[in-house]
Amino acid sequence: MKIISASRIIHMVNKTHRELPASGSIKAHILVAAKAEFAQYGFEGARMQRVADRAELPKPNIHYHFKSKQQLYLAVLERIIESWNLAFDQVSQESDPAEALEAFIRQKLKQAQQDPAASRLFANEMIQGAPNLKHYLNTSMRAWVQDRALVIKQWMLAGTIGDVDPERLIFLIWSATQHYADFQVQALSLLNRAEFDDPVLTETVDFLVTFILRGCGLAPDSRTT
Amino acid sequence: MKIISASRIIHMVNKTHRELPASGSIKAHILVAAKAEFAQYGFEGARMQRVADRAELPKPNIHYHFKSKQQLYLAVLERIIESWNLAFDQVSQESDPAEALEAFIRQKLKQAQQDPAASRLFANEMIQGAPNLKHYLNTSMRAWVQDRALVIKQWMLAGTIGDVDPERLIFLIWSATQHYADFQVQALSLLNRAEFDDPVLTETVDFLVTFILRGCGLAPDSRTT
DNA sequence: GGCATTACTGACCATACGGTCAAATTTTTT
DNA sequence: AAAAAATTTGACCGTATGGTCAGTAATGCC
Repeated sequence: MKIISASRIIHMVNKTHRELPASGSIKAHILVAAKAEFAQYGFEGARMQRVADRAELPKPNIHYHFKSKQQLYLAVLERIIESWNLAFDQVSQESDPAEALEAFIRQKLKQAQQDPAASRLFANEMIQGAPNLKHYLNTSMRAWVQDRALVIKQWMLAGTIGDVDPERLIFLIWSATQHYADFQVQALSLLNRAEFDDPVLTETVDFLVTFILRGCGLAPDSRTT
Repeated sequence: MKIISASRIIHMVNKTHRELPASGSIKAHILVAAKAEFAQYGFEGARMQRVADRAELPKPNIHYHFKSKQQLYLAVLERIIESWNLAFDQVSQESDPAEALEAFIRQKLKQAQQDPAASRLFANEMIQGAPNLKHYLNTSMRAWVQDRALVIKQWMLAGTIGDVDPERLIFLIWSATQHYADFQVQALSLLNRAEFDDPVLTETVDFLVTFILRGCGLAPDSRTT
């Protein structure tokens, strides 16, 4: 009697016990593993073998689904950009500045908490000089920023917000929120906290919303709710 | 007739033409090259050969001065921490909050402009989970933060500053300033600027000082100079 | 000068790396 | 049920990597 493909059965059991609902989502499963690896080590520091280990798959399996390390990296990057683009697109000059800014801060912090790897991978790409995102920076992202900046300018003209450089305000919100993903060890250590859980999230949202609204000349007390 | 050590002579000429004032500073020269390499690629992504190329030295020469990649990395890291510790240590509760905060912001931004590699290397270390700085975070850095936080709390009690979480205020200043080093490509691209020169620095200082003082409940108008 | 110490370097080594391939297995199509 | 297509994988390949070493050259000291 021949024992057929024992290792494969083990793999399938493992997969089922982990997170493969359907069968066609192996690519998605690999992308999750790759995101973690690239986020921690950057493109050059990432190892295909470690991606395979994280995904609990043999290495050639990774190469079957993604031709090369570069292509895998690009696929991860694309996925992150795509998911980020889905948010904060509904703000307009009719929106209440305080509400809109608070929503933006809250959403960015939530992203930092729920998917710090995405933020770290993006940070790595920027630190390296954005070799794979230069075009994106100069087109879609620039357009996105200019759109939001325009809304902020209109708020300023309407007097519903104080005088601030709109682009730099956006940078400040990005950096202040993503800090809690990229520098998570540092923040947790210095705050004497064990993990980035909901209490920490709430305190951070409270601080940032209060501080940034004040910075925009919006005293939170004066808000009519 | 034998031509003796031509390559060495060339190297010495190169070195002289570059930046080796005395002779004993070769280690410092290597550390500069290593800082740039580690900052861009992180520890795992960095290549000893590229460090050698940046320093314009043969690879074994690097290994002569630094036993291993790890030791070279630690030397670079130590140097950065040391240089950062020299600054912003003179603030006390008697200091004027607005002046002290402005000085801190200005100094951090200047660092980001003059030595972005240091900031990026530190960012890489944090993103990886601070494998070589955990102890530092939990001792010196924590003490440093708590000292500054105490001063800020005393300002709050004295009523010379509004209500803010001191630790998170420090994080915000760190992130907002280091953003211009770590995400330099992004910031320059979205601001439509070619380089992080003095005009950009000035505008950034102006924005951040105004915004953060306002966030602390200090309207810059009300300052008596 | 002569000698010891320090500094340098071309050639080399074991291993790890990204990537390939043929064979085996599973899934889909007819 | 058979053929075809897609998926999986152990074994392997050429190259790049961190690191070594023996030998050479420069420097310091008497």
